[in-house]
Amino acid sequence: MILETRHSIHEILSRQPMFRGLAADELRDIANGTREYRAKKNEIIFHRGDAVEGMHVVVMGQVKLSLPSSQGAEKVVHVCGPGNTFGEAVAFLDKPYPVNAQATAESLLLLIPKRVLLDALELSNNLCRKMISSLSVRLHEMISDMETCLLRNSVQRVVCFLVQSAPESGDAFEVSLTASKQTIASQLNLAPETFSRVLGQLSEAGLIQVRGRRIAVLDRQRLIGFSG
Amino acid sequence: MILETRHSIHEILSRQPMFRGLAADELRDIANGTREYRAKKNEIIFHRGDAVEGMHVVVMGQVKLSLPSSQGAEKVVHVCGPGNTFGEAVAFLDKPYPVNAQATAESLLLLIPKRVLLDALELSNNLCRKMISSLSVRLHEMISDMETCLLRNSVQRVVCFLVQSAPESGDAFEVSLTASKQTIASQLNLAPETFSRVLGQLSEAGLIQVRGRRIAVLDRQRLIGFSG
DNA sequence: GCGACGAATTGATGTGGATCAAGGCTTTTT
DNA sequence: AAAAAGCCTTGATCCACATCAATTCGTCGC
Repeated sequence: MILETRHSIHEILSRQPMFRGLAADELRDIANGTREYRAKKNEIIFHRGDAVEGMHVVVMGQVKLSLPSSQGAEKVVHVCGPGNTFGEAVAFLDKPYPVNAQATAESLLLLIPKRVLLDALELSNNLCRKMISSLSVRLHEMISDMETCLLRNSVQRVVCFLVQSAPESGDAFEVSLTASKQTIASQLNLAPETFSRVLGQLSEAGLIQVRGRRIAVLDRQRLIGFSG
Repeated sequence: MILETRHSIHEILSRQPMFRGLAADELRDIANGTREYRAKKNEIIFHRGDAVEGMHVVVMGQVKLSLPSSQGAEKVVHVCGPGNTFGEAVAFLDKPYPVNAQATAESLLLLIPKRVLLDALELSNNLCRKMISSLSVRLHEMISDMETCLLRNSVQRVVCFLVQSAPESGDAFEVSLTASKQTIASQLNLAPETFSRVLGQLSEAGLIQVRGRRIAVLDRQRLIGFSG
């Protein structure tokens, strides 16, 4: 039974971007130390300030990372989907979690304890370079997020979001929102009301069509032009 | 002459946090590939969108990393002092620089080309782990910056900045600003006028004393209390 | 020490987006 | 199917901070 679980963790790990392509023996020690856990929708995984256990991998579901504010509000920093990891950066520092983590859907996750991760990195140069690359991507994303939040107005932020969520590269496309509008608004550092109003305004202008959580972008170029 | 320079580059590198403690032979290849350069005050080192050459190390002086906005304004993302590095994260991705880099003082820098850096990482697990740790620190700093900029008001941001700049851990201390007030204001995402006014307000309340670029914090606890 | 230019301050005014409030719509619960 | 609980939208109001404008201060070259 335990062997079964281990075996399956090994399987799952090997399919995650972070570990794909690693040799079986490199993975073995990690898989042995890894714990699988589940989180129900809205379940809190950890709070800002909690001691760091290790690196978390989202296998299925969705996890929201957010900064709590003094007045009970929160700013969503990142939304992690399948294949994404979180908590790794802070596992390398001797600091507690800087954000809250909460499942926004029924989720399946893996927890690779700090110690196991550090040991694995010491042995595998390959894994180290994957980690460097993953951290670099996150850093780049954060700069991009700062850019969106700090030097654009509300319309530009929403347009930016829509364009970045484009699945295809065509001039017309449809975006299905992967999170609630509140969550997206928070990521864009907008009040939910403002987000709603801006979407209304873009509809009004004939640039998009909102149907629940599906948004049809009719003309990418005109949309971009509208905000500049 | 060339040997002299190489030798000195090796010396300089070995004193940087990023490379301290590496074996001499691990450093040799890096030192051989590294170029030293100087930048005058206000000189632009690279623009957002330029092709990435490699990782830059500030040996002496100061470099400001900023995001340009459409209307010619800019948001300062980070200010690098001696021992800091920049451009490494983006060297691991196939993307151009996401920010502008400009010297804010006469500076001495090192440039480790992408290729040299990648080769060195492949050979040295030690260096890999230093890189991971450095990227993690940056990521953590960015979350902290987002927190400051996005979920605090102007007074809280300035108080936060003063407290974080504390050299000692006492209850009264003096902060010497390491950058112009405009630059600091931009880092805090405030207009220079607002920054000035907030400092005035804190002086008014008897919490700090501003004398040019030296700011005396009289009572850390009361200062923090004032903003909450 | 004088002139000049950029940095910083101070005052007056404007506005983008938050907040408060109320109602409609969806989804889950029973 | 009805009820409950969230989500989302729409409208009215407000305020924190930006912006514009005018001095003043500080520093550097000569």
